Parts: sequence; C-alpha cells; structure tokens
Amino acid sequence: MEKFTLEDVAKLAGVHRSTVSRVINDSPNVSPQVRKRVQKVIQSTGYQPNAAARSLASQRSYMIGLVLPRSVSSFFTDPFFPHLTQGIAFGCNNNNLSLSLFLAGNREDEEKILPRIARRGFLDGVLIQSGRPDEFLIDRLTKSNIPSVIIGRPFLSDGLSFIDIDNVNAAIKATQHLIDLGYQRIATITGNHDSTVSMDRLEGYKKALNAAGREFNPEMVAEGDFSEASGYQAVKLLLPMKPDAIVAQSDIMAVGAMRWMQEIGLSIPEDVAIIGFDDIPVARQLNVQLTTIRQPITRFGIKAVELLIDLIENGTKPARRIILDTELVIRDSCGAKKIRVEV
Amino acid sequence: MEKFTLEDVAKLAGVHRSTVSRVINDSPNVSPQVRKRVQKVIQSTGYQPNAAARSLASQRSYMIGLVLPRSVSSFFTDPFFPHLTQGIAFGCNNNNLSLSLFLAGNREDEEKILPRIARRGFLDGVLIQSGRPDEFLIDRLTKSNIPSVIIGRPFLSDGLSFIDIDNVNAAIKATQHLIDLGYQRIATITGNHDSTVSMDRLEGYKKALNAAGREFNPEMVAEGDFSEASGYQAVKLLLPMKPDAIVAQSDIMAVGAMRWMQEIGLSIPEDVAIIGFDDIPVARQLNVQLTTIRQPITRFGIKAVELLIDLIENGTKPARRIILDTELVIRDSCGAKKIRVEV
DNA sequence: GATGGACATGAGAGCGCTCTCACGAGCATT
DNA sequence: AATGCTCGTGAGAGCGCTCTCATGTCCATC
Repeated sequence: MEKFTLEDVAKLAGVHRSTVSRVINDSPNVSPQVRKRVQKVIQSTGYQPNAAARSLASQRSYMIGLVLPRSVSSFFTDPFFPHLTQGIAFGCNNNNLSLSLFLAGNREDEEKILPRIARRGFLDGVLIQSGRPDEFLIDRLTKSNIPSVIIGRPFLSDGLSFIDIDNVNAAIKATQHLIDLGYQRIATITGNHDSTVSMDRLEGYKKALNAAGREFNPEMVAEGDFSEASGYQAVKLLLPMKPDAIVAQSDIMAVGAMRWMQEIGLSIPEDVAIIGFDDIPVARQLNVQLTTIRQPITRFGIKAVELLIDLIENGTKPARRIILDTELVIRDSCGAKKIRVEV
Repeated sequence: MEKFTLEDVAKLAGVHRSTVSRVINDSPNVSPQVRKRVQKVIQSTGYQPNAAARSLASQRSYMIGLVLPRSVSSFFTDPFFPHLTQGIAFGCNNNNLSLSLFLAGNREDEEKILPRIARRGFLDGVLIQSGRPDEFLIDRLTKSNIPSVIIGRPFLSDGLSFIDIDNVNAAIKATQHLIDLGYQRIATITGNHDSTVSMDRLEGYKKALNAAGREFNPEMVAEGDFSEASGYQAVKLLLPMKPDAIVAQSDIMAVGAMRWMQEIGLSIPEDVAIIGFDDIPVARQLNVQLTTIRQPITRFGIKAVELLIDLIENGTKPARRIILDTELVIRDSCGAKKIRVEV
C-alpha cells in the first residue's frame, strides 16, 4: 500500500498513466469500457492521488485559507464565529476543498503567519475575517494578488471583494420593530465602535429613529465588544437613562444585558424590551426567549466559499460583493406576541 | 514576481540551485560568505519556496490536520473548543506548521472527508478530537497509518497516542473542595454520559465521596451535554433532591445552572454552592464569580502539537500519552472565602 | 477509394523543489 | 610526495502528478 501511484493503477488497468489521470479528473474522451475498468482498479485499491504532486503539476492546491486577524478576538467570546467557521467548512466540503486555519493573537503572529499564507503553491485563495481599521493582513494579502474574499465589509473596501449581511437594513428592521410596538425610549448596545458591523448597525438604528421623527441621543448608546460580559456591563450604564427598549447588536450581548436586568429584578419585556442580532441557538433557550434579527450564518459561510471559488476560477477583477438579507424573528423579549393577544 | 523560483535566486546569487536550497533549509556545509550572499538575494526578492514542490520532493507537507468528528457538536456551545483551537494554532505557529481544519456535521460528512484527510502527500499528521464511542474517523485514520494524536482519552485507547487532562483527579479535587467546606448533599451535572470526559469526572466525584465515607446516590446526578442550556435544564431536575452543592462538569453548564437558580431566587453559595470545570473567561465575569478547576487549555493545544511532531519525526510506536494536571481556582461560588473570614 | 474529421489513447515534457552522489580544493598525516 | 580527510559546491535524478501534442483508429463524405 505504501507508495501506490498513478503508474501502478495504470499498470493494473492495462492503460497509460494519462488515461488514469483523465478518469480521475472526469475529463471526457475516455471510452466507457476503459473508464469502468480504471474505476474498478481505483475502487479496489483505494487509490488516492498524491496531493502535493497534483498541486505542483496543476498549479492548484484545492485548499483555501481562513484568516482570523488579531482584531477578531471575539472568536472566543461570540458563538457567531464558530458557527460561521462551520458554515465555511460546509462550503469547503461541498466543493471538495480543504480548509486551512490561521489564527493570529497579535501583530507579531500576523507577521509570522503572512509568508506562510502567501507562499506560492499553497493556497488557491483566502477568506479574511475583518471589519476593523488597520488590517495589516488584509492589506498585505490583497496586495500579494492571492484571490481574497473579505468576510464582513472591510474598512477600506475599494477594489476588494467581500461578503456581508445588510447590517444597516437589519438594524432598521430591529429598531422599527420596537418603534412599531410603541416603545418611546429606545437605547442601543453596540459592539466595538471602530468595527464596521457596529458602525453599520448604529447607522441603521439612527436611520430608523429619524424616519420616525425621533431624535438620536448619544447617551442612549453604550459600547460593548460582542461579549456577554460587555452586554452585562453596558446595560448598567444605560439604565439610568430609563430606556424602555434596547437594541443589542448581538444576541450574546443581549444575554448579558438580560442577566443583569433580571438580577436586579426587572421584567423583560414589561420593564425593558430587548432585541438581539444573530439568532444563535441560545436565543431560543432563554427563560424569556429572545426576539432577534436572524443572520443566515451557515449560508453566509457557504456563499463566502462560493464567491472565493468564483474569484479563483474567473479572476479577481472586477471586485464582487455579496450582501445577504436578514430576517426578524419575533419571540418573547419585545412583547409583540402579548400585544397582539391583548388587542 | 510571478513564477520566481529557486533557480532564479540561484542565478542572482551566482550559485547553483542546490546551494540555495541548503541555505533555505539551514543545512550546514555552506560557507559563510555564500550563505550571506544568498540570504541577501532571498531578502531583497522576497522569495518564498513553492509549498507543493517542496512537499513533493521532501515527502513532508509541514501541515497537520485538526479533525472534529460529528460527535464534537459542542464546538459551538462550549467556548472550551474555540480556546483549544487557538492553543493548537499557537502550537502550529511556533513550529512553522500549517493547520488544516476538518469539521464533520454527520456521518456522511465523515465519509466524505476521510479520503481527503488520508490523501498521501497532504498532511504530516492529524489531531483528532474525541471521547465518544463509535469514532468512525479515529478508527479509520489510525488504521491508515497517518501519525495521529487523539485529543481527550479515546474510548478504546489501546495502541493510540493521546493527550488529556487528569479528569479523575480534577473531579476529586472539585468534590473534595466542597466536602472540606462542609457541604453534605453534593450533586453533580455531567456532560454526555457516553463521553470519556464525563465518565472520568463522574468517577472522580464518586471516589471523593467514597473516600469521605459517603454513599453515591444516582439521583444526585443529572446529565447535560456541555451546553449552557443543558445546565439550565439539569439543575431543575436536581433541585428536588435538595442539594447544598453542585459539581458542574463544565463552566458553561455551571453558568446555565446558576442562571436558573438566580431566576428562582436562590442565593449562591448560601443556598447552593457550585463549582465548574475549565476556567473560561466568563467564570470571572459572573456576578458571583465561579470557583472552578482550571484546565491549561492553551498549553493543552500546544502540547498536543508537540506530541504530534514527536510522532511524525520519531515514529508512532510505542504509543505515547500525556496527562496534564489541573488547578483549583477558588472564587466566590462555593463560599470558601467567606468561611475563612468568619473563622 | 481517397480525404478529412472526431475521438480514444499513448508519449513525454514539465511543475519547483530535495537529496544523494561526485568532484575538486585545501589541509593534515604518514 | 603520496595518501586520506573534511568541506563546499555542482550535477542531476527523482518526487507523482497534469497537460499538450502526436498517433492511430473508425466512420462519414464525396
């Protein structure tokens, strides 16, 4: 079994190496009988082509990279990222690609990782998580001409291909939902203020308020960092402003906020309503189930992979962009169901 | 810049390709002057060897795989796994290895993934997450002779190299801590009953009880699945048994349990004490900070990579095992500090 | 029967490295 | 002076594939 090559398969099937290669790569122009005979040999021997040799000869590695720059520390505090990673893994499985993971803890890591990522013959393309200014890795990788898809709108997006959800609209939907239900003092808990996700969601929040003829009040905004703990802290700062509803920019921050409010005896949604973003599983498992803006996380991952494949096969120009839509999921944390019953 | 090869570097440095190769691979027998000259050219051109060609010629890919079989669904519900993944990524960065990630959602995925993992010339070795019976991937991969390290004691461990923490001892420590503090009715929330982690921790719990001359009562055990939601549910089943302390087999289940107990107005640790496992960041961010058994998660990942490298370089026989120690971290959820003050 | 095209297969030149071997220079040993 | 080292370098044979090109066969067409 050791060192079983194309040549060996060819010998067993009584054909030339080239023909076996054609069978493996599904190229036409192989007679049905021969194809069958070769496939039989491959089957019975369990032959697998050597990945390195194939890469070298075809100039394709059939592997893509997933790069998490140092700025994506929420990989560990927000379940969103593991889910996204899963979606990406699915996308790879579907397309017979392998996935290589690069995690950078700090700038030093990034410098160290960079040459490995950019090494020729290693990756066909990369997916880069993003959304903060000063993205060293995005800058370098896109300049190195390796096909790249940025996950999440990058800070400077000119010429870059990226995929994102429609955050502005999503936040409008969320805020509008609270406005429609009659809430008057709507506060918001954001993620890191310098991330594009947070900026876009804050913008949507403002837009919805304006559209309803309300004024935006900066004191109704508290900054978190997409962790549960930060939601827990942020809401403490917000409560003195007497909000009757809160737009939390992620489910996990909403969970943190709810934890604090319940600890001090506030009822949700009677005292304060709250809406989240993501629709991660925990949203459904709370004692007061969370109303939220569902992101198609798995589809997001799959689409990202497909976009990257497109760039690899058809060139990276012009830059392409995919914006996915979101969906309002009404549960119990905003009181919509009760109102409907009462009316 | 396109297609810049060893040969080109050699030409620029006025030496033969072989010499450049020697410089790159740090082999001795290169005169200092020549080495310097070559390094200069490499520096100024930014030359990076082609990964595929190197793999093909050297029969080493400098890449390892991290395999999460379908049984590891807690990748998404327990922050432990993202942290472990980070540790592994660090280990790889330290050793100039690349990491390839394989996530299987179900048996079908596993079948599909298997040939890609086992493909010759692709991976130097694999890390396989484990701990449940019927591990199709562990079975196949270890049989395929690719160097493998199982992460977490596998169900059938004969002949396999693995790394784990000392779960039995960890659970003894946790339970003993509660016993020492005078708690009488100590219950436990386990993970999935067929996982080795849970089995080992349950065994430690029993051992500690026995050592203290107490009887083990199966009704004081509730099964979870390492998710926050399962802790929340499990504690409901446990409360009718009137426990005064709980050993939760993971921090995140402890968090769930605490959430329920606080919702119904129980005080921690006055009414019920609770201890967790892992020491993930959230343990420190709770209103009642969680006493827990700290696992060296990052070191765990790094050690796993080092063990795998050992197997790759020095052969897989005999099987090697690494058992890491844990540490009791005393915070507020068991009342230890208060008692000390009162005395 | 001569011509041409479609299709199936074989031949063999790479892909860009590593690694063993050969070679020659320089030095110490007899 | 002959011999044997060590050491630095060049030569070139692979590693196991893919892919273009050449070749041969079969059949339709005039």
